[in-house]
Amino acid sequence: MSDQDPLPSPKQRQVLEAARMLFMAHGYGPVSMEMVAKQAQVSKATLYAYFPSKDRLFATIVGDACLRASVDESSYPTEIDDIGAALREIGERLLRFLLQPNTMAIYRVVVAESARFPELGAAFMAAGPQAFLNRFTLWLRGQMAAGHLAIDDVGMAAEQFGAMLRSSHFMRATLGLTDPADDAAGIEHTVREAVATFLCRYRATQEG
Amino acid sequence: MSDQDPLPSPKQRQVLEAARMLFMAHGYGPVSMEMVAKQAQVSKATLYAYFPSKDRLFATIVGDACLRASVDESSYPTEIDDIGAALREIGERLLRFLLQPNTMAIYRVVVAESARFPELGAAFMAAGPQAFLNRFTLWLRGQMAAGHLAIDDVGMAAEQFGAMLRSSHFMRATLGLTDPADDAAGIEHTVREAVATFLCRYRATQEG
DNA sequence: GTCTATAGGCCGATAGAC
DNA sequence: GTCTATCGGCCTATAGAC
Repeated sequence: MSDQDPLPSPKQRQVLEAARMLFMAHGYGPVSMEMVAKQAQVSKATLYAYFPSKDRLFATIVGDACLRASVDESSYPTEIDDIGAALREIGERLLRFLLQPNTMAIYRVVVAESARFPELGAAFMAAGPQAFLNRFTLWLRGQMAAGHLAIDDVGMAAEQFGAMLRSSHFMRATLGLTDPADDAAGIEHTVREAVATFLCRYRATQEG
Repeated sequence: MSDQDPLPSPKQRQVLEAARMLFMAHGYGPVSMEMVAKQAQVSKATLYAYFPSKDRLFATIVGDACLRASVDESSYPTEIDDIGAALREIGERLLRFLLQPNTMAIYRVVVAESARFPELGAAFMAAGPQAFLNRFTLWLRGQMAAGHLAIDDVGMAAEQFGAMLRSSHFMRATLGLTDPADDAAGIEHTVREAVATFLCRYRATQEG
């Protein structure tokens, strides 16, 4: 999506930052090159010197945002004596990440423009949901090896856990219906219940 | 969202149909009033005689589409001897409905423009996901009364079932990554596993 | 490299004839 | 009610001065 970045000049970084802010806030259509130039304190001609067209600028910005926003979950709990507590920590961290305004903004823009820019959908999926599923599947395998879990289809189990976490919180946030009452109690309740259902099926019958 | 409809004239119906097709296919920005007029075989002035602005036309079209596309699940299975089979039928019906191009188109448009037209997000949520949850929650209560299920938080159970059904199929379809392999085997597998996990937690310990 | 100025085109909305 | 014709404005993209 992004070419090599050979020391982007200050002006170029201003352009990238301005375009990122505007595209994330308003999407593709409503943002004009004039707005980007003004926000970046650069003339339109300079803007076009860096990026050959609005399409290219948009695809670059959003593609990079997808990569940059990949879930930063490098450290899942490793020393486990309570598998439920570990799952709740992972779940709450993921759900809070998903509901961040930044994440929501990227998702909205990608959904809106994935028809016009088909590569965006794949880039987002690979950097976001798929990256989480891969990492979490690996973690689940570790817990199986440690005797905490017993799963036949690990990929499906990971999907089910992620899905129950999102539940309708993610969709509500996507549609701008962010119920303030959800933020604290609702999220914790959803996570707790998701872990309960997950363990009901996948907890190893004999621990240790 | 829609006012009373006092016998819409043929021209008006042409306009509504043309606008519905175009907005669902391309979203708000890329569709011009000139395109709508041409598609409806009507002049722009006539178009503006029926709808005072592009905003109003769009909100009317999409709001009505949300209402019209509310899940038509009036008849859930009632005579149950296999609760698993009943859940699989409900699940497969819902998931197939969600993945229809029509449903996807509405969802994409609503996500894209819910920032500009805040009422659309609420209308979609009420007519779609919330309507399903309400109906399904009622059905679950019936099955509890019949002794097939034992659920503490019925609303949460309904959410979990719906979420596990969507899993990542819905997001993939939303982003235009409709894997052709999903259509048959993938959907059935997802439904079967969702029901299995759901029943693992919520099946009544003593049937009958 | 960066600017100002503008070409060239499409859009939303309206005025006025019929 | 419906049309044609057009206004005023904003857009992407570029040419040419510095």
